[in-house]
Amino acid sequence: MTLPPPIASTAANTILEKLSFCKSLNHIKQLHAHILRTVINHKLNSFLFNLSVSSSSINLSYALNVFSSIPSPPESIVFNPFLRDLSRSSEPRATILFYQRIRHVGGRLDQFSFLPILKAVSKVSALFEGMELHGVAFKIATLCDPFVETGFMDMYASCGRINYARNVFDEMSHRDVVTWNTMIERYCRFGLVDEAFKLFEEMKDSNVMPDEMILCNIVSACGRTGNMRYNRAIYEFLIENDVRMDTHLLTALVTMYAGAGCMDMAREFFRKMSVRNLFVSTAMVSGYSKCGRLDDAQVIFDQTEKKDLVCWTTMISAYAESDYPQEALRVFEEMCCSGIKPDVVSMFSVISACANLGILDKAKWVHSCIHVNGLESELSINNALINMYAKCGGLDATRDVFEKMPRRNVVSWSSMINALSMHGEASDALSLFARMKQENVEPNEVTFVGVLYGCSHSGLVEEGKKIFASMTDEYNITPKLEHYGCMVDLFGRANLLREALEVIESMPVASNVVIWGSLMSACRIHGELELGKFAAKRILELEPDHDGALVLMSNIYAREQRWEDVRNIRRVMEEKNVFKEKGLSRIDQNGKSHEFLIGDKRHKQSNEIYAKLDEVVSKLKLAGYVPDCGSVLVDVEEEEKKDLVLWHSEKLALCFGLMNEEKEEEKDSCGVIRIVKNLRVCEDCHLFFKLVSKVYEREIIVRDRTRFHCYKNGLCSCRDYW
DNA sequence: TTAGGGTTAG
Repeated sequence: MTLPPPIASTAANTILEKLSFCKSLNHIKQLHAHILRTVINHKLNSFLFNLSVSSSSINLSYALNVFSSIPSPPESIVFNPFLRDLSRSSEPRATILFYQRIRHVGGRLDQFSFLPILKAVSKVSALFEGMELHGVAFKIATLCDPFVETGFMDMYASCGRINYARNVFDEMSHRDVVTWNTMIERYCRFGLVDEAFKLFEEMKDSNVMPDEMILCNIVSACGRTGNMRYNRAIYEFLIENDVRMDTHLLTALVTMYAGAGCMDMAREFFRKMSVRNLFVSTAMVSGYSKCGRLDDAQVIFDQTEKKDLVCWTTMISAYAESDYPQEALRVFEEMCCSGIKPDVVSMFSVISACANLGILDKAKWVHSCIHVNGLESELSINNALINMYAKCGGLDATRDVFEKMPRRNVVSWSSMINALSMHGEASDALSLFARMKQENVEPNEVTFVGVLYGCSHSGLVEEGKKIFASMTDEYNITPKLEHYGCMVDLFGRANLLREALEVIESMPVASNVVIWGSLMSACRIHGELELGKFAAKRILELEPDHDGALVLMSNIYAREQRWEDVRNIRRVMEEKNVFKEKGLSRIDQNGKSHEFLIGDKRHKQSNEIYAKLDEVVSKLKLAGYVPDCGSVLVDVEEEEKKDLVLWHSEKLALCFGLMNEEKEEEKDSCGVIRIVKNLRVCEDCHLFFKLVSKVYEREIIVRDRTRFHCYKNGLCSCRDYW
């Protein structure tokens, strides 16, 4: 047999040179074919292997084939760098596959081989493979290497086995600061902060000096506990030991103080940072917004360059949670313009802001963003959409989202039931509740709040009673305060005030101001002066400055025309600096919001609005309208009362909406006038709106503090029961 | 021919 002539080293070098210029897998394959035909050279095969693994067009199966062509048993010197590269790649699983191939061809692992494999196992939480590797490490006696031991600790913790990690830690013969830090950091990540602090103390006792990294973790953990004692203790340690503070440690300190609302301290450390990173700026934005200092948050936010999704989301949710929904949407639009793609978390804040804003057109725009960003199949997003559309008065859109959901959970059903209840569609809510049961979805506490709320807002007393009883009888759910609240509301609204009081007196949980408020409100509607006073007194015992109780007390007296008593209460309110929330109505047209207070003359079209109001009143009077001043709660002349009731904010908003009725392009997409009000609609406005819907043949949807009124052809969806 | 640990929102 004739062997091919050994290749000259110059030829091998030529091929190596060509290999280094390979741009694609095809090039590599062509050279590989050439090598197979002409060259037997270990160095070339290794290089080729390296190239096929690390090239951008990585083809694992090809690389593994090349690997098999390397004379066995391969040395760790050949495969360790590849293990490392694979573990850092976007496909860490490939490391495990490659490791299995090494074992298959009899390759000998050393301590350097274990670290990348462990890193990959950690990344994909492959506990089984990790444990198998532990056995192998044990057999080949690499376990006494502190690096490998730390790798195993990390692996077990990443796979959710913190106790296994602790076992490895306890059995280690030598622990350095990295080992301690790994264990402490993992405890923190598991939320076992007490364990972390205990270990920190043990570490100091065993004379290992903490470094910046470990302190960074400890500071971060202190911040997460929210316990000021820990914050003080760690601060004192840093000062006493004159610890040098690097960027990470300063960031953790700023985060800790910002999280605790100590913005002065946070700002002090923030100022010490010569280079500010995105993390610390985000922490400052978050801290300021938690304290309600949104202007300061916005300043830091504006100063931050190259903001990432987290930073943008922090600013968006800051506004959304502080009840500035328009600002939240503005920042979101800016984010989209800057090319940042929203994720589920950021979209959640935006949806909630839009729900609070209550503008249907904005809701549709937010929904389109969800489509564009491919988030439409996310369960939590769809659940939030149900709530958003419901609060924007888009009941059809709400139904559409619910019916098209690829998957539904109890939250989806509860949200849809609640949406129907909010819109006065109690019978649909009850049908949906029945359908939910047919589809074997177990209702929870929240579901019952929605169903009972529907019953109480539509006067379905008997149904409400049955459903309340079924909570314990059928579903083994113990009613909570909010369920009793619904029952008080159910009886109260239906003028069954004795039954409402009995619910409060017999319930096994302590009542609160909301429950008594519900009874008191019912007493006001039904003119039950004595019981109303009784409820108001209970409220004032629990909360002496409760504005609602003081206002409702004065309302009751006003209804009875006891103006002296009304004045007494008003005096108390003035002394205590308690004010009734002012009625505020908003209407949106062409993307612009127009807000009105009672008797508001600030709008630039104010004259036209009041002229329109006069015209509307004249037309309605022909249809039999007489202003009902029963809701005017001050001692003034009858004529003045008429003005006050006619100048209610929602009437001004309505007239503004009607002024544009001829301008087709300014109408809502369905010709609907939509108004959002912060308080409950009064009796006079309710009648006024019903008549306008008939006389002007317009559909009007009003969102008040608790529900929707859809006025059409002289009727309201609440059937005058609200 | 090689090596283990850190900070941000919800």
